[in-house]
Amino acid sequence: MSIPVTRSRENTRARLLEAAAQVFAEVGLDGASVEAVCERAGFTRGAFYSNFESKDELFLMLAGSVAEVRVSAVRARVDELAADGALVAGCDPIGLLQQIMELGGDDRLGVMLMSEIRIRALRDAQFGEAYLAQEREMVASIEQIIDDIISAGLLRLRLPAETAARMLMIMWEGMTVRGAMAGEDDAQLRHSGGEELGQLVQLLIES
Amino acid sequence: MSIPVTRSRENTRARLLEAAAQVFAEVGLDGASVEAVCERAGFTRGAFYSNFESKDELFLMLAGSVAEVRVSAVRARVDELAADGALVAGCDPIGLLQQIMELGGDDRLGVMLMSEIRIRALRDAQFGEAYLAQEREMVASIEQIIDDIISAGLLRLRLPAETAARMLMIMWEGMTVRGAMAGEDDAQLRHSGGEELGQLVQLLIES
DNA sequence: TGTATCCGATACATAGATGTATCGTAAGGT
DNA sequence: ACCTTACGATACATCTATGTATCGGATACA
Repeated sequence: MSIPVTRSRENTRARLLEAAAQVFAEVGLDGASVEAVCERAGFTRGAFYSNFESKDELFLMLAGSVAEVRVSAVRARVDELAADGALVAGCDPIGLLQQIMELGGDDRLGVMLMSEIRIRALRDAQFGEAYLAQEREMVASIEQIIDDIISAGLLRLRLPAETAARMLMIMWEGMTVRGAMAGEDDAQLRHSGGEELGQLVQLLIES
Repeated sequence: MSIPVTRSRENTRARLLEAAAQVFAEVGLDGASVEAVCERAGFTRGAFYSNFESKDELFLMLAGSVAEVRVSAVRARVDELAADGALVAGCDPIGLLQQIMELGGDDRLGVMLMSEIRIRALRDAQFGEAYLAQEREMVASIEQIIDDIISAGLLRLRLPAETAARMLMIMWEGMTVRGAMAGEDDAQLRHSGGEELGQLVQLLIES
């Protein structure tokens, strides 16, 4: 997050990407001028065009980076929980889920940026394919920990783990977006829809 | 949908609104120039500024109209089903749900327009409040028909009807968006996520 | 310390969008 | 049929964004 101020190419690119994430989240890709992004990063457009071809290229890199971060964060957390011996008898599956979901970059700006990425995926078929691929990876990670829990004999599901994982993803996204709309701050947002998500988990679990 | 070509104020406004719906869906609010909307409608900007204050005003009117249409379509359908005696023993609750959901303007452009409206609701608190209010109305309608089914003694839910209705809305939205991303055409989209939605209904129903 | 190189700032040319002011014309009333 | 009014087209001035070409200065290396 905090980026040094020395003068190196990589550093400049990182600061521009960070600024772009904020500005794109706030006003959208089309609403954001290259100038605005540069100003936020403390540069002029000279720096921008020296590092990126166009606003579109910057956006693609940003989206790729965001996808990578999300996927690997979830995957790391899942691995950690699995190795950590969190899957003991009497463990709290709802709590586990929430721990995983909380990594999704679920602050206000994160939600807005993901929404911007999502709408872009809706307009551009190729980009959409990448978006869906990234989501499949996240679903696979969630599915994996669900399977781990199941094979530990701690509970049974009423649905295939993959279906359950996808439902959880969709529900989680829907709840965070609505939370952000309702003006929840970042702290509230972090547990937004926890209620509903918990109830969904209850439904998924075979009593 | 088909709008006469006579020269009257109301007609002009309607054609501009219709064109705006298409263009906004395709390229987004910020990506759409007033010129592009006018061109699509077969007018010049003169007509536009004679009828609307700004692009923003046009968008607000459009969003309002869309909300109105969606809410009343769902409400009408629910009333119709209730009066129609569809709630008989052995009725198919999943089919009922799908019939209701299919009204949401779930063609490709409809999905994209709603996404545009949604992201706008995310950026503007006041607009977001209106968006959530509209959604609450739709949820209320769905909740009502669920309650009708329940009080007819046809089934029992494992959750409060309101929670169930909200889950269905969110899941339906998520599935149609993903369907549109995956390149499903309008016909496929109409049943998009029907599988998952059906499974969710199964979960909601007390066996 | 001197020098070559890299990187970001500045300046400029161009394109596109906006909003307004004016003009021409079609419709409606008498 | 004439006149008035209303509506949309055209033309124009302005503003903003973009991309490029050039310049200045900091950094790294000898």
